[in-house]
Amino acid sequence: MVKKKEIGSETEQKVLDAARIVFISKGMDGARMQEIADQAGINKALLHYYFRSKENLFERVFTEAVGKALPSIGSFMISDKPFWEKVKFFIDNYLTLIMENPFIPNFIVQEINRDPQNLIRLMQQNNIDFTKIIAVINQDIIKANLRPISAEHFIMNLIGLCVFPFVAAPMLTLILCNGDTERFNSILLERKTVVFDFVKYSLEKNNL
Amino acid sequence: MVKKKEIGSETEQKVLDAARIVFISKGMDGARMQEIADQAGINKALLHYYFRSKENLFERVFTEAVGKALPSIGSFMISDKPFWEKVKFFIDNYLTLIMENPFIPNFIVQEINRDPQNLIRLMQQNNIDFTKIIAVINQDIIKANLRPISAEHFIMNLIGLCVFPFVAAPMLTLILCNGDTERFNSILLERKTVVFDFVKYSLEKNNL
DNA sequence: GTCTATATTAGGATAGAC
DNA sequence: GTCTATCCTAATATAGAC
Repeated sequence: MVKKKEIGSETEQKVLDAARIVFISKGMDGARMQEIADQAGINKALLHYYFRSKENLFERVFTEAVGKALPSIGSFMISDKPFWEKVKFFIDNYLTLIMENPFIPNFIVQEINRDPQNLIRLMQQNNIDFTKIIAVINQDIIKANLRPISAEHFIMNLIGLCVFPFVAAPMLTLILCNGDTERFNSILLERKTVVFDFVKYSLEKNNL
Repeated sequence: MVKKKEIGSETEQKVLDAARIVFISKGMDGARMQEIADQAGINKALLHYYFRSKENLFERVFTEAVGKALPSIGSFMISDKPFWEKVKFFIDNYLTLIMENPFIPNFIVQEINRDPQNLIRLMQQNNIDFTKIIAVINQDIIKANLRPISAEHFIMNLIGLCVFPFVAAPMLTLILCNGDTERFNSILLERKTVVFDFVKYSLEKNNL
């Protein structure tokens, strides 16, 4: 079979897969081009053939990672479905996403620390309007007659409860499970239920 | 005045101060010895005179940072004071600590990701026994007749609610406050109250 | 497109004068 | 103790053969 020349060649894809693995686990500063090449089963020169520089390659991986995380935040809460239905949907989808890509949250947090400009660009590209989201949540909280809390704190709490256990996984595995990764993972599986209940019971006025 | 030779010389202190600033904001991988030297107002060679290597200097800074954070977790919850008093004490002290050193949480999380062994050593040195802490919390939850939740999830939630807003500060400032740092900081000031209420209302069965 | 070999630069570390 | 100058290695990047 003749090899077709396409924009996304097979090797290019191998490089991207390898780069994702290395960048996401080591970060921009800790990653090495050699390690990416090894991971892809090619040599360094070829990396530069496909992507001119490390900076370039990194940007591709970062954009892809944020692209996965942002939209699920974006569509969140804009609809007029019942509040708790929306919250449940968010928690379920977000935790599913994270469990399939457990290193992405830390990667994103870390790299935004390194260079916040990156996120601004991506938010504009993905057309996310957080001002709108905050307004809707504030209305929802009033309409649902919940215990008062500002949308900003609510969002922080919600994202934190979902994301933090993964961002701090190595630390939490040590302090909560004596380093037993198996056990820690099984605890993480319970987070969908735990987080939803925790938030719901906190904000509903009648929880007997 | 004759300069006394002391263990902790003035220059050594300047180096440590500089190293703290650079390591905590850039991490081990991102930090440069040159930048630390500049920050301290000396030259690179002198860094190596005081601390033989970058690894060495880093370890000093990391140990100091964890030393601040660990004990407040350690003493947490071992006493037989009322549960909510202990929780309040923990939240107040921990958030005060973080607000005085806002970059430490991210630094610690990040570096434990890089090398988990470091934390194990420090936990042993500080003589922290999390198994004991978890057992006490589980008892407390039953004694206080709270809504059932395992100590592991409770600790994750509590630390996450305290720490996450600081770990992800650059991101949250952008998405919640359009990059307005002033406003974001004023929101962070409200966290002591918000976190305590959020947890308390979530776990108490009567909250009308 | 893919490789080997090499250039280039950056960054940690050391030698040695003062 | 502090500096300048220099070494050495590791890491990004490029040249050029195939």
